[in-house]
Amino acid sequence: MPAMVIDPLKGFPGYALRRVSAAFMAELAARLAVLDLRPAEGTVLLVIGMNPGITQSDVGRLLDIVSANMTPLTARLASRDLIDREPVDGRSHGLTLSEAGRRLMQKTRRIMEGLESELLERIPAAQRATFLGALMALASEEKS
Amino acid sequence: MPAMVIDPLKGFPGYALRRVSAAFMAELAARLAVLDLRPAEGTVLLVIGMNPGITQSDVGRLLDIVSANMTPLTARLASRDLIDREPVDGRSHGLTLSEAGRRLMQKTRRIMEGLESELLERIPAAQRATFLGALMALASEEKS
DNA sequence: TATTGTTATACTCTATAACTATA
DNA sequence: TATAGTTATAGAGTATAACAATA
Repeated sequence: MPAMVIDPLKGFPGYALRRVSAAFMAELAARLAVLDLRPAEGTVLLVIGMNPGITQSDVGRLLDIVSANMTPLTARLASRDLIDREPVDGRSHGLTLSEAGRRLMQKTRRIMEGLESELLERIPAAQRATFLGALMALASEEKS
Repeated sequence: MPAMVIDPLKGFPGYALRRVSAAFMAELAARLAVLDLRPAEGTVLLVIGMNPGITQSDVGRLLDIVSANMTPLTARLASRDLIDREPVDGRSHGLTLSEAGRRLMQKTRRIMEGLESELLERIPAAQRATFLGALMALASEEKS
C-alpha cells in the first residue's frame, strides 16, 4: 500500500472498537473450531454450565440472542448430545449439560479464559484498570 | 429473566468489547440506512473521498476487506453513480467520488463523527485519554 | 511470478414476520 | 394478553477457491 494513504477513520474510537473486536472474534472462532464449536455455541455452553436448568429464552436474553436464533443453536448442541432439554412447564425447556457437554464446556472455558488473558496482557499494566473500568461501564449501559 | 442467573462472561474484556462494538455497529447501521448505505459502504466512501484516485485493492488493504468482497461493494457504489472507476494501468482502477458521491460522503462523515462523539461522551472525562490510548494501541497492533 | 479484479460459493451472526401452543 | 419456542427468510460481513488479464 502506498505510504501516503490517508486513513479517515484514524482516531475514531468506535472504528477501533470494531477492529479490535473483529480480530478478537476471529481468533476465538479459530481456537473454538478445534472443538467444532462456533463462538455463539461456546458462550451458550458456558451459560448453561453455570446455570443448569436455565431456560432457552433466558439464555437468549442474557446473551442478546433473539429466540428465533436460539432454536437452531440449541438444536445443534442437542443433536451432538452436548445438552439435554427437559420441559419445565408446557412451553419452557430447561437446559442442562450432558457429561460430554460438561467436558466440552471445560475446554471451551479454558480457551476463552486463555484468550481473554492474552488480551489483558496486551494492555500496559498502568492503563489496565482504567481501560477495563471504562469498557465495562460502556458494556453495562448496553445491557439496560 | 430470573435475578439469579450467573453470567460467566461477566468481567471478560473481549466479550465486553464484542458487546459494545455490536451495539455501536447496529446504531451506525441504523443511521446510515437513512442514506441507503451500509457501514462498509460508508467507510469506503470516506476513504475514497480522502484519497481520490486510490485503487480498489488499496482501499481493501486499509479497511481489511478482501478483494473478492470489494468488487460487489464498489460495483454497488458505481451503479448508484457515487463513484467513478478509471483505469490507471491495465489492471488497476482508480476510484474517485462523483459530485453526488461527495455530497453523500459529507453526510456520512457527519453521521459517523456524531456517533463517535457520542461514544466519547459516554466515557468519564477522567478516564477518556487512558481508555483511548489503550484502545488505539490494541487497534494498531492488529493492523501490523 | 506476483498482483488486480472478478465470479461463485459458503459460513456466521443477526433480524423480522408469522405461527402454534401454553400461561 | 403475554410468553416460549419454532419455521422460514433475508441481510450484512467475512472467507476461500479458482480464474483471466496484466505487471
